[in-house]
Parts: sequence; C-alpha cells; structure tokens
Amino acid sequence: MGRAPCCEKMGLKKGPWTPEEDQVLISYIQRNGHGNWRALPKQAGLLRCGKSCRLRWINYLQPDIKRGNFSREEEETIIKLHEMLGNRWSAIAARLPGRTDNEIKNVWHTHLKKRLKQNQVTPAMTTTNGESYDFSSTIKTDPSHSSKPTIPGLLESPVRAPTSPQPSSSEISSVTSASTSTQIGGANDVKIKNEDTECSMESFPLIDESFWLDESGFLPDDYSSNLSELSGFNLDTQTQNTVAPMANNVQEWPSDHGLSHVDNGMDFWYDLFIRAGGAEELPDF
DNA sequence: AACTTCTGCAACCGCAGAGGA
DNA sequence: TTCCTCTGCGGTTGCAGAAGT
Repeated sequence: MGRAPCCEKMGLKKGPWTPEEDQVLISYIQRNGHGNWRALPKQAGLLRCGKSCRLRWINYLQPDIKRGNFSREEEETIIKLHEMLGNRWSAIAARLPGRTDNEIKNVWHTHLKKRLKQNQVTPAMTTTNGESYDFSSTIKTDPSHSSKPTIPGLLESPVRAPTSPQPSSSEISSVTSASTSTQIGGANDVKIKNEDTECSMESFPLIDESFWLDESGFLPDDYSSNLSELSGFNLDTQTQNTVAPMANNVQEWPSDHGLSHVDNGMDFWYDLFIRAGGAEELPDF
C-alpha cells in the first residue's frame, strides 16, 4: 500500500512523446512485452518513467486503439454507462472496445457533460411512497463501497452473478438495438413512473460490487457498441423467449414473457427493476 | 494582423489496492 | 502481520490549435 515512489525526476523526460520515442517503445514491447513497467524504460533505452511509458502505450500506441471521433452510438453508450457506473472510466472503457478510459473521460468532460446539461437530463423515478427520484442527483457514491453508485432505499439482497455461460451476439439477436433512436433528455427519457409500472424500491435488490465488475459475467467482455449486448439477455431456444441471465434470487422468469420490446440497454435496466420488484407484468411502452 | 479567449486532448500527479517478501 | 513495490485509476493540468474580437 501507500504511494508508489514516483520515478526519479532527475534526467527523465516529461511532456509530449516524440515519434522516435514511440517507435522505441513499440518495438521494445513487440519484442519483449511489458512485464515490468518500472524496468521497461531503462531496458528499452527511454528517458521516461515507467508510468509514462505505460500511459503512452495504453492510451495511444496499443495496436487495437480506435482513433477518431466517437460515433453517436458510442456517445450514448457512454452516457448510459456513466449513469450506471459513475466516473468509473476504466469500467466504461471496458465496454467500448478500442477506446481508452482517458479518451472517454475527455469526451465526457468536453462534449457529453455539456450536452446533458443542455438537455437537462433528469430521469425521474418514483418510489412506493410517491417520492420522486432524480437519478442524476441521487445515484451517489457509497463511501463504504468506494465509488460504487448507490440509490437510496435499494439495499437488500444482492444481485448475484450469473452462473450460466454468457450469450453470444447471435443468441441475443432477437433483442434488437435501438440505441441510435434513444432520446437523451427528451420526452421519452427514462421515467420509471407510471401507474402500471410503479413498483417497490424497497424490494429492489442490492447491487453489490460483483454486479459492476467484469467477473460477474453480466456484461459481456466483447461488448461492441451494441446496447442490446449490454443487457446480456439470453435466448431460450425452446420457447424463443429472451431471458435475463442474472439475479439468482429470481429462479424462474415467467415463461410467457417475451422480451422483444426490450430494445436497448436502458430498457433492460427498467426490466431488471420491474422483475426485481416482483416480476410484475411488463407494460407496453 | 495581432491579441485574447476558448476548446480539446495528451500527459502528469497522487492515491489506493493487490500481491509478494 | 507488516512493509514495500508495482500497477491501475481518476482528477487535474498545461499546451496547441481554433475561434472570436
């Protein structure tokens, strides 16, 4: 624990990388990999600290880095994931192949935050006592759980990680993505407030650490800007119903529930919400 | 054309967790 | 168990180019 001793300041270069330095780093890593970042610059003959090398490699030089502008779909994915995960840029980046946490962080601060502000996004939610929740202000960081977002009144039983294999893209193909048509901040924004759909906040399960982490298996590693994949739904080949592969505490989903209307990631969360609250009938939107 | 302000983004800094000795 | 090192993360800074005056 404790702070890592920073690189010896003396004699080490800071600031922008030159193409020559990039080339040295790339060829060294291609030849030797990056076992020890601290030792790497010395071995590679770079006058940089290991931290700087690591950052340069991860954010810029890795072969699978996708450069250029973010697509509308990517931006909306970021907005949704940020709504769920907060400023956990690395977790968000894990769901956007080819994008780095730094890049996402930058795009959030320079574009998306402003856009959301302009659109005044305040998705409302209502509890059983009629209290209205504003996600943007009530999803808070629980100090006892580091930076996990929490929603007041939603702490009871844990949502457990699925034990079954994750669905492939083809398996969940019946859940069509409509992410590009998702309205951010518009009249169709996520309002879980409806006579028919209102459900108990108290019965909503605890979303614990494993829920948010990769190892939960809940969010597929190969998630590739397709919001339907975010939902992680599985297709029951016998019934042709789409089922959500999570929450062991819900042993069986009602078999008569085709979920074809669940057409984007946010709808999934809505659906999760409904089901966790007692598997009530899903309303038509 | 010159200067100022704004914007975007690469890179840095410091903290904290993991894991080994 | 404690200490130490390494790594990863998120917040912040500072520079360069664009836009505005």
